[in-house]
Amino acid sequence: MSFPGAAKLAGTRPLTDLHLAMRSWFAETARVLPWRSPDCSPWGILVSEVMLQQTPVVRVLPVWEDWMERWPEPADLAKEPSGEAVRHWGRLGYPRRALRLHAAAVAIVEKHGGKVPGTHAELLGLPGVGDYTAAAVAAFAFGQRETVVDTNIRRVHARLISGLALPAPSLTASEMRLADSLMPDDIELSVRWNASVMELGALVCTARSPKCSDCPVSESCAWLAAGEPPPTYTPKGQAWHGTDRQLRGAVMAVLRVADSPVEPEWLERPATDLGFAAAGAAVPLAALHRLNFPPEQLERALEGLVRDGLAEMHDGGLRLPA
DNA sequence: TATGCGTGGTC
DNA sequence: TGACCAAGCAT
Repeated sequence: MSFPGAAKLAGTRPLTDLHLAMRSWFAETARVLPWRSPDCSPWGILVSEVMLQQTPVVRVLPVWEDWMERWPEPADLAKEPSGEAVRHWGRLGYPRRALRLHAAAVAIVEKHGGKVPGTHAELLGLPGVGDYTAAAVAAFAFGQRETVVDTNIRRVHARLISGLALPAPSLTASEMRLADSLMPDDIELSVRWNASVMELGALVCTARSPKCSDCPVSESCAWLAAGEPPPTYTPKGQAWHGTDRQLRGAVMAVLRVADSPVEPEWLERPATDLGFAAAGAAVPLAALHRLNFPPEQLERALEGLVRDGLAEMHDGGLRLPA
């Protein structure tokens, strides 16, 4: 181990100043979020974790509340057509997550008696649940000692321990070892530690402009000590304009509000008469037309949506899976 | 392992 | 203004 304080973490590993500082900070500063309530079910926590994949808390909150009221148990969602999950996903983005959450609910009913399973391995077997989400649910819903590593934790570790402005482009084995070595041995403290490092990354040690003056552990930050060296690489942004991704998004916006199947013709060009049934989709339809995508790309995008299970053909029109 | 996958806020 | 960014996953 090569980071400051590593020796103190060996052996019986008593709590370090780092742990104590983080614990106080978390107790005073952590946001009150419904999925952090002691009342929140494992299902509620699983739903929150999937919604929070690549989506900010403020946008998740209202949709999560709606889902929990609508589908308080996995079985409630499992009964629905998958398209309903997609519809009520709203504008959270990456709607395939809604599809996978629905599939996870079905799997929970069929293989786990309707209860969210409590081990990392079982969770990992659910659709849409990867290593991070399995660890997060095992820790936060079932109180287990799990090595939780998300983008926030990676960034905090990169700065605090490794002295880097940003973590590597993709998660490395060495980062997992580091995260494991930093976790308190005590189970409950490990859960709290994971939550607090994540929260620090979300509120203080942010990607763009970290609020180091508010940081409870700035005194021991390797990146600050090194004089805030800049990132050693420039992250490549995701293409958007003119991509299938943009087009799929625009089509899904139409399907979410359409109250009957939408003829592909309507998607391609403005119709003189949409008919009463699709009139509710006039606004997103107009937005789609404004993008002016080539017809062949539209066709390809629609195929993709159907292939991915986000849409289906019915009576010559496109709709959410019913 | 690199890539594709939505959306909207921020600077 | 456009590029970056947000509790990743699947292929």
